[in-house]
Amino acid sequence: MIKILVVEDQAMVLGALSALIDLEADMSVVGTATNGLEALQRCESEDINVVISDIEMPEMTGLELAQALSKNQHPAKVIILTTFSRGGYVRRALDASVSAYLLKDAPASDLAKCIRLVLSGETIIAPELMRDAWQSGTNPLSVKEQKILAYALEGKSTEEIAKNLYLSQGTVRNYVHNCCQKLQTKNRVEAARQAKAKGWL
Amino acid sequence: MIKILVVEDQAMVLGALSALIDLEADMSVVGTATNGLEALQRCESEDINVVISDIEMPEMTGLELAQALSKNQHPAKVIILTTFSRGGYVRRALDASVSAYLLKDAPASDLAKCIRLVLSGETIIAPELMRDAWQSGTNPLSVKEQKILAYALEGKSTEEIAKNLYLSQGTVRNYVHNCCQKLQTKNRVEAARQAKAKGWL
DNA sequence: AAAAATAGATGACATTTGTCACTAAATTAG
DNA sequence: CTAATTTAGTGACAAATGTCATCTATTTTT
Repeated sequence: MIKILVVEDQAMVLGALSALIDLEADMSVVGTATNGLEALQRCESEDINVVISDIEMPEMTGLELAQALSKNQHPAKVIILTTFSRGGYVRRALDASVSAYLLKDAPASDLAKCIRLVLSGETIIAPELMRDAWQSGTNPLSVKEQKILAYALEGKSTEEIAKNLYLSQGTVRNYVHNCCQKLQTKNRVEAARQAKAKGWL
Repeated sequence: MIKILVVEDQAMVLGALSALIDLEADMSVVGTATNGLEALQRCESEDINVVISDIEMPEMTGLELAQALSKNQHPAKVIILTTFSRGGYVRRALDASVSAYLLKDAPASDLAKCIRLVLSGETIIAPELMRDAWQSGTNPLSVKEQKILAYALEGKSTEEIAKNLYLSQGTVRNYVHNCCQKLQTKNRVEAARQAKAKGWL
């Protein structure tokens, strides 16, 4: 019997996915978690063969969870199941050596198939996602730049960003300018949206 | 047997929800759709007791679907199942006389319960959602203002917005200014985010 | 230790955005 | 048919943002 842990912050979706998996005769959802941290603890205390995890969650993201499991050399296979086909996300997932990256757009029947395939040792990342991950290249933004764009995305002013990061307003504007150059945009909002879309924030 | 139509644009979630519902002995998912338009057609051609629909979908949203069904006096009960607890959404749902507004954060067991309750004639909207819908008040933005903020949300410049809506740049700036006043914000990005968060776009 | 790269700052200037008062035309309501 | 409202525009100025060259420490590399 394949023992599965499902990690997803929306309870309804979590329950529904569990129901879907439990339809398979040889699979059993032996645990659930609503964020990466919870999941990590479950993985320590219980015997898990496959972890199916969303990415964007409170406390700890699915990518951080994958990284942690990889670092601990945990035997469980990790399947990322998410809405987002962001190059940066896929890249980080590959770095954390996940076994599959599956979109919520994919047909429901793919999930069970995917679980069986990863257990047979395969790595499953849709070709178009691979292409995205390749094309998007490595994240060109420094940590500071990422933080600044994250604030910009929320509509914070130069002044507020400067205050939050203990920088002068001039410096913040310089950083924003760098971001715009690197991302080829005309203003901070476009830059922030771009970066978010590529999974760089 | 309760005949159910599930409407949700993410195939995986659609399948999972269907699996969840089919666990109930007296319920059957007799159809699925990935947008409002498809759903509307299914409702015409088939006998449906309950429609469970997401909101944000291509072609036609779940709220537009609910409005259409209400206008046609279709007998099916409509349950909105969504991630978003936006006052504006809840308000529009109530106006379209939906039978329930359920969040994807709610426990999976709530879904079947909810289906049975709406069939017994009850209307189910969580008290905190009601409060939000009340507090947020009616949408203060005119149609033009909504359009302009939608562009602003995407990082479009005054010039681009003006071009798209066949207005002068000055007029666009005046509209943006009005939005900022109505929403009590200091700039367009904040205003756009606010409006989006309240379900006014 | 010298050279190079990095992080932060400054000042100056151009452009964009926000603010406001005031028109003008078109619609709507009384 | 007016009066009031709505919709769009203009001009002028203030404030915020974008652009760029330049400077100073601080690390890092060689």
